[in-house]
Amino acid sequence: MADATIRDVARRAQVSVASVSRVLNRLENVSEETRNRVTDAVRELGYVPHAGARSLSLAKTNAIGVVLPDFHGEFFSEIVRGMDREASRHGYMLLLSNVHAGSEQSANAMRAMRGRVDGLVILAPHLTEEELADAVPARTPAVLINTRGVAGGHPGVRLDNAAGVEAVADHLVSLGRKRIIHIAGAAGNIDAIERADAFKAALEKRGVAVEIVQGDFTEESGEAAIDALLKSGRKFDAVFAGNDMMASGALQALNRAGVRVPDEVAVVGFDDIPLARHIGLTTVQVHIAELGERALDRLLAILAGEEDSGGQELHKPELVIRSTTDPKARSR
Amino acid sequence: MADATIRDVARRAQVSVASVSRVLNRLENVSEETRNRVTDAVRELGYVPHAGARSLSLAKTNAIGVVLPDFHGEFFSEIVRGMDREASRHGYMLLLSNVHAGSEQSANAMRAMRGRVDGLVILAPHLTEEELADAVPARTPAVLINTRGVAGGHPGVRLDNAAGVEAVADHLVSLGRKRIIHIAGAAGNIDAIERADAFKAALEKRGVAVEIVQGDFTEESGEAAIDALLKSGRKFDAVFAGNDMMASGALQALNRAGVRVPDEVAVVGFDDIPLARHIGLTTVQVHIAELGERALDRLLAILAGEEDSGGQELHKPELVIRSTTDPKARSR
DNA sequence: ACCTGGTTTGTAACCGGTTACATGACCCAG
DNA sequence: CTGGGTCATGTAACCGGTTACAAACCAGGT
Repeated sequence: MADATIRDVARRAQVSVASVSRVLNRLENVSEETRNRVTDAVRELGYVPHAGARSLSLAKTNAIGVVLPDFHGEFFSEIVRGMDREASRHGYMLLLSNVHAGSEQSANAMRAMRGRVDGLVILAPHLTEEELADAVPARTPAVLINTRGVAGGHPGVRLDNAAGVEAVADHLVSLGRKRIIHIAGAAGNIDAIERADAFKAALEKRGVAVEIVQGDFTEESGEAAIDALLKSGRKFDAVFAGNDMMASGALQALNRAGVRVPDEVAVVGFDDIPLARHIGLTTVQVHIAELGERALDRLLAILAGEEDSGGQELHKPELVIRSTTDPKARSR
Repeated sequence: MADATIRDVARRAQVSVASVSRVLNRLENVSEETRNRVTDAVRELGYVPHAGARSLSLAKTNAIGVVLPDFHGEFFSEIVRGMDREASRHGYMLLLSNVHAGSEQSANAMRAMRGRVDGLVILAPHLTEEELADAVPARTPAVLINTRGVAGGHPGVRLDNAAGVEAVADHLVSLGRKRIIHIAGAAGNIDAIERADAFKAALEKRGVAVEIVQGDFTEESGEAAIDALLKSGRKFDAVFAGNDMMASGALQALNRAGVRVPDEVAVVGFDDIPLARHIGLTTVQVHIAELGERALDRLLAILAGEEDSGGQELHKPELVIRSTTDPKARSR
């Protein structure tokens, strides 16, 4: 026996489907009598409305599609938490699609959401502007997070990488560090690129040299990068990693090699994931959850029919100084 | 101008909707001619099928509903990652519903998924067996994770809390610890209860006393618990926290008070979140992602029509010894 | 020329809701 | 007693796909 439908309820309550629908949607113009018959029938049959059918006829799903790359660790959970908080506050659900590979797959994932969601939040720092522009279905409202350019004129929320990096440069230079290493994040990732470029520019402006080595945002890559540098005998007195995971890996490599932090080498990360606080890592604090929250908020406003500026909202991060650069901060 | 529908495509290609559907679904019996006309029309109109309508007519959504409480931190991201990995491997999406409050809300969340998903994975350690049984819509396939009892006869995947706790007891006793504190997790949470009860039983069996203090799984509660104990002047030589977050809080409180770990007090957690490795925390390794993966796997098998044992699958965790109990492990 | 069998194609019903519009009941004023 | 207004209710179309079934078509065989 299949699940009951609204017609089953109507039959049982001896009324029309229209009346059942009216009762279920709490419309006013229904007699007491009808209302009772319907609620009884609903209870007796254990009827639960079919959300899919409802969405189809209303052209409204109350779901938001979230497309994001295969993140590791806390960045993922934080941003999803931020979105979820905002979504459930407004009665929306999140439809998640983790995109593992290339642009082809991303485009498919977004298309697959047509008709399932009212709008999209897209986190795709690995796609180029064009790839993005034609992956996003034309008439679907979408908000982008940390993408390059302004693909398709969609509104976006972005992290001000330059400002964060600038603060790092200032801090390291004021500590008197002269030979600085930057471990860059995954190749092709827009955040990785922006951070590396901005860091290089910021240091050049201050007359300090940087060497950039390639990482991929994983802890292992940070560790490997430092191991390689140490082995090569290259001297350096500060390391700025493109994210906290790599900074953590770098720290481990330094500890293992007996290099004193921060006395001999200062270490700075980016993101301020919860782990950073625990290991006393100086880092750039990005309220990740807030980024997600803002993106969702903006999308919901658009769905509610509000006018959107269409612009890119910049979120300025803040430097948090801890013991990997400041010995006095060691206590915690 | 609204999004194109299959009928628009049919009109443009001068064929029937049936033919368009056949082309889109790669059925064999379509002439070369028709196929080309359709693909051209699809391209020209930028047509993307409406997944919602498709699901309705096929009674298949290719989505799995995930209901879980408002988790903090890495447990959440790990379990979702595990599920997502398995889901996307099989062409499914995840519809997330974070349930913040009581049983009423949970029931609503699950009902709201009817017609949007093909099955449910439910993580509800805070609900009683009855609450769960009547929150889950009758004819929706569902797999439970870490719930009490066998609500509604749904298959489940569970963590063998007793086995993990047993190992902790063994370890602490073999280290010669005699005055042991357990910081319990959130009241009413089945995992918290199982761990506390099993730990008490295991220690009694070994003739060692335990004192149980109440926490709520947050880092702050772990910190507060230890602060209170230290202030009260109570003596103890080991702390076993109901999860890693509380253990981390406990560690911080001990460090701040100048208590040496593990010499004076040994500390053990539960879960093995990534952070644990970084702070050298001895803990019970759960492989959270695998739990999610298994639950999803099982659900997909049921959806594929396979016979399910209907039983509760127990996952045995393993003790990982690090420097908060073993000085020799301090290196990492 | 006609029948047969196989293939391609189109029509229309269906999935499970919502809702515009028509209908009928009822009440009150004239 | 009739006409007009209000209100509750029902009928049927619609949302955008899929697909059973029937019709049309095209050979090949006799």
